Amino acid sequence: MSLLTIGKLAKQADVKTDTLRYYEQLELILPEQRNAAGYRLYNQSALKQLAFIRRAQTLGFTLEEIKELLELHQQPSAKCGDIQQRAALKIEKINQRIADLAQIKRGLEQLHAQCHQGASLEQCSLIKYFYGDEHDNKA
Amino acid sequence: MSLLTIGKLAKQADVKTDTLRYYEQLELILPEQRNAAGYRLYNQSALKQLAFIRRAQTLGFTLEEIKELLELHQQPSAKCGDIQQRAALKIEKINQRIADLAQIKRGLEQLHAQCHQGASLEQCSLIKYFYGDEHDNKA
DNA sequence: CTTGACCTTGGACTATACTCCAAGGTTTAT
DNA sequence: ATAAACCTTGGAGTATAGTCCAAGGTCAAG
Repeated sequence: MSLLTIGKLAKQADVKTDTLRYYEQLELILPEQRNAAGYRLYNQSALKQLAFIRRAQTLGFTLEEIKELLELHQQPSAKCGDIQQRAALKIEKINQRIADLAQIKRGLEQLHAQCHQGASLEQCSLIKYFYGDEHDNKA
Repeated sequence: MSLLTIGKLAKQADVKTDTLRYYEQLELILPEQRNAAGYRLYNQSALKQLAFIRRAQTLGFTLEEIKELLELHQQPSAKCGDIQQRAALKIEKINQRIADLAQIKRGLEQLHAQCHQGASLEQCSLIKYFYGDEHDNKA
């Protein structure tokens, strides 16, 4: 089974070696082993974890939160209840994020549609989104 | 029409005055005017903008991106085409974010459900999500 | 067996987004 | 009119997430 040195992993995952060492500091991704000289040796799964990290980051998860997500499946199965609870919490958070995104998206879509129709910016739904219901008062 | 000093706006919006001065540096939220002594005076809409900023931040938007979103509706209506285009780009980005979140959510939900059924962690869908299709090889 | 590519650690540096502090001017309430 | 509360600017400090560099050890190819 092929182990990767830090440089090879970095190249394949398109990250800097410094980033991998930084992730090790945070205990996000640990090398499978070290060779006699102290070189880090990673297994293939590190690639998948890095892909996951990148995806989660674009969603606004911090590395600390991502660490928690990764740890969810590294717990001994004895603590399945724990995992369940933490998963439920994360799901709730994600639902909230999705709902918030959907709201902003709706505002943008209405803005887009109204611009298309040549509507004035005063009628813009994004403005309503900012200024709320009491936007009746003409300023 | 009631103008707010920085302290009053900060209190009502539950942010620090320092944060408001920082946002001014970034040209995110500008005070309506200054009084003779140089005190910042904000109008009520600043409150709505701050609420928007907070919401957008929790979704992983940077202040730079939020500035762009805010500027979308501050453009002169002459540039409606621009606004349309930028709105379309933002909508696309948001759709991608939602899709990514939904994927992670599905993984977590399956993990949650399988834990509930007492399934072993090896069968966990989150692990499959990390390790991909070539997880057939028993390690 | 040496040269170049690669690895090590430790520390400094960057950007983003605040947050705090100091020194001093302003406003307001008594 | 004076003290408390508030405002100003500028600069330093914090946390997160890297990124870069220096000094030196290691590996692999010719």
